[in-house]
Amino acid sequence: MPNPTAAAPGPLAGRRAQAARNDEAILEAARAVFLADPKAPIAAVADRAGVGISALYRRYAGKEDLLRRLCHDGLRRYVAEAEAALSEPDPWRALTGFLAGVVDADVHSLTVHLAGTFTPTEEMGRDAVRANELAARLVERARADGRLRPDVVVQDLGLLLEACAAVRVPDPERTRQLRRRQLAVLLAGLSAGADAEPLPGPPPAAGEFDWRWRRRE
Amino acid sequence: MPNPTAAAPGPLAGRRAQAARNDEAILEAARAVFLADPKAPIAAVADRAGVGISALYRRYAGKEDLLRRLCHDGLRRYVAEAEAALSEPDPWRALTGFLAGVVDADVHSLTVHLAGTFTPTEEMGRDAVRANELAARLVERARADGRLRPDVVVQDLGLLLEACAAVRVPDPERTRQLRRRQLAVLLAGLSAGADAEPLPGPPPAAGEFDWRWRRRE
DNA sequence: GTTGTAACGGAACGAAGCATTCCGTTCTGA
DNA sequence: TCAGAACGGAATGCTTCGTTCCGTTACAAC
Repeated sequence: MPNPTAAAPGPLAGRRAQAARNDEAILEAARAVFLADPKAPIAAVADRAGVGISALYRRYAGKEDLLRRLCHDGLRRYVAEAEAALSEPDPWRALTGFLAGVVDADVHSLTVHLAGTFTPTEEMGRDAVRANELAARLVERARADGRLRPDVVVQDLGLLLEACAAVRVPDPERTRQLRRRQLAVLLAGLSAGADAEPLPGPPPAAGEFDWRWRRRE
Repeated sequence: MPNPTAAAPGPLAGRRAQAARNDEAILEAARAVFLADPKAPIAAVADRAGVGISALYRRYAGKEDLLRRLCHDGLRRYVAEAEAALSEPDPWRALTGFLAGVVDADVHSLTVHLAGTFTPTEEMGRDAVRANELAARLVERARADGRLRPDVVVQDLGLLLEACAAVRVPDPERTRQLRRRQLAVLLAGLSAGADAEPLPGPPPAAGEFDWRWRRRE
């Protein structure tokens, strides 16, 4: 069988360079495929990347390994967005900008919806803790500034992101638009207003969403 | 030939009565199981109902038949909630009450998340149209009353319900509470306020969610 | 008591999907 | 020239699941 990419010209031609390019192609394909369907077969990733199955197994020990990598990448992106947001002086803009970034990057699907399909590493645990601390600081600042209603807790961000991630239409760009709309509604609901009645029921607590990370049987 | 109308048996005794009770047990189990996991095996329903597989197949031609029934029941519930809400004089209370009822009954999961797993009947199509008309009237009234921000369209209700359905924790009662909280935030965001900036992007359109009802291959 | 039979439980069957392995091929890089 | 890195994709073996099949139970009519 001819290798369709073998003859690629240019400064990056060569087997090594092609392999390096495949690294990225596979990750990108995996992101797209598993975002669309967390239970997709691994062959779908190979197809989408335009490579064979073995190109995948050369890089990852198995499906679980790939999923773990994707999830960890998403988590790191979350942390990076939070860190970037914390350098914004205006607390409200920091919070909304952070959420918009996370929603646009579809980080939530990448982390939460893939959780439970693999056993997390210790480093992921540490990153998750750090992610939570940063998010808590963003919420804290916005609340102290008086722009966020006082009965909002960090865990509400989880609900909010879940709500945005739930919006999904076939076209990715349109999905992004609709999620922005949803986010705008939610932020309007969370911003402090004179007429605001207190939110009903006990607020979401820290341990209530851990079950996602417990391995699904 | 046995005479089916012969003896009116005791209150709950007899094979017939047991069968009638199983009818309900199976439907209830199916609701619970498929709400938790739309792709659950049919055997899980039988287990949960405490009956054998054949008790299921005696009542439904197959899995698809059962799914269709569940979905249609949910749709009818939606219509019933909307009709009940339309008799409430206050437009805002009508809308919020309607949404609370739909969220509590988890109708959205029952309809949307099961869509595409079966071929719908014509009657379901008619009911869906009617459901939409009723919801549109509820939105219309609330908007005309000035309580709903003017740039909200009927289809936003779909996004809103999706957002609430996305909230899920192991305990059903706690799930209900958290969904109510989410609903409160969203309604606060949708209610007309002086400081409200217009919602971004083109509003959700009528045909944008039809893909759910197209049969998944 | 006898018996026809509706209702049932659950094993058995067969098809489909999927992760992983295996082997032959290609082509780089020294 | 050639060892081997990189690869494509068929083959394999396993699991899951919808559906069917058959033996059993117990009510009801006589």
